[in-house]
Amino acid sequence: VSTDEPRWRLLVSLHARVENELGKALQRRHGLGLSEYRALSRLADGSSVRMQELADSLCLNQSSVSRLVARLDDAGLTLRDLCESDRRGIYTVITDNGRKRLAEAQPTYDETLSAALDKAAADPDLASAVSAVRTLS
Amino acid sequence: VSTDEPRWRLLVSLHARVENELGKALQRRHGLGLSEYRALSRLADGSSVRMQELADSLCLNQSSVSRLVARLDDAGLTLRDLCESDRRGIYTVITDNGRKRLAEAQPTYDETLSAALDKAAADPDLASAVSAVRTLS
DNA sequence: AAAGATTGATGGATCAATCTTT
DNA sequence: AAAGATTGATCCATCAATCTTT
Repeated sequence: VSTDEPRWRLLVSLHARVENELGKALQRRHGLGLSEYRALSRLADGSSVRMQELADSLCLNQSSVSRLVARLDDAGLTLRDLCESDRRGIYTVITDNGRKRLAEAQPTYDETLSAALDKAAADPDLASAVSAVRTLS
Repeated sequence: VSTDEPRWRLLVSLHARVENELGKALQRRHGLGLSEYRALSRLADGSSVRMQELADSLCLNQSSVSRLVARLDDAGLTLRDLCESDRRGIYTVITDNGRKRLAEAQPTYDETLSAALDKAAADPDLASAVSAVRTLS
């Protein structure tokens, strides 16, 4: 029986390299962590988002998101908003400042991503994985 | 200009879900972290491996690998071996015990991986990413 | 009891600084 | 000085436990 292991290994390797570069570029040039950037990005296109929704979007658990949003709140990039209809829930809303930071960081993200994929594509081991990603639906 | 972002997002999501399941299964059933498993796996098929080589294989930095190997050493799964020709270098060698733990964990890894990919393939958003991985070179 | 969220304790990865050998 | 490796401090994610609301 053949396993998925060798192919998965390629993907993990590609993921690590690219995410590493993305994280460093965002941190260095904008003082934003990768999860923070992605949270802002998610918040920017759904009006208001619940903690649990954000967790699903980012593939983090409740606890991680709670702390992530606390960091964003402290930085003034988001606000917590009580949910009237179900007072267990809490909405997180992006602030103007948050949108501004996101807009500043977005070109860095996109350019770093493309450059990192280009670089990976130059590695013979990873070239096929890169083109598989780039031809996704 | 089109960006790689939407496709990369799919891949990140797939990666997070699958790695999560792999990590939990290994931890719960074998008391091994994902990086520990992969380090053993790498060590099992190159006779002896230097710290820096291991770092490259695992996409971790020197510091992380140093601590990772310290954990494996403490658990008796590897040994450190001085490098005669260049005494800056240190070889890590897998022990019999390490091979045994690896052999025990391997079926869990492979089965969990395939099951996680199957599960992801059932999600319409991720189906195409799963088949892209599975048809890699 | 179950769902949504937060908090204390812990694990693992990283950075910056350090040490040894080349 | 540069390369290989280790160590202290810090960051981020997770687990388990807790609190509130349904």
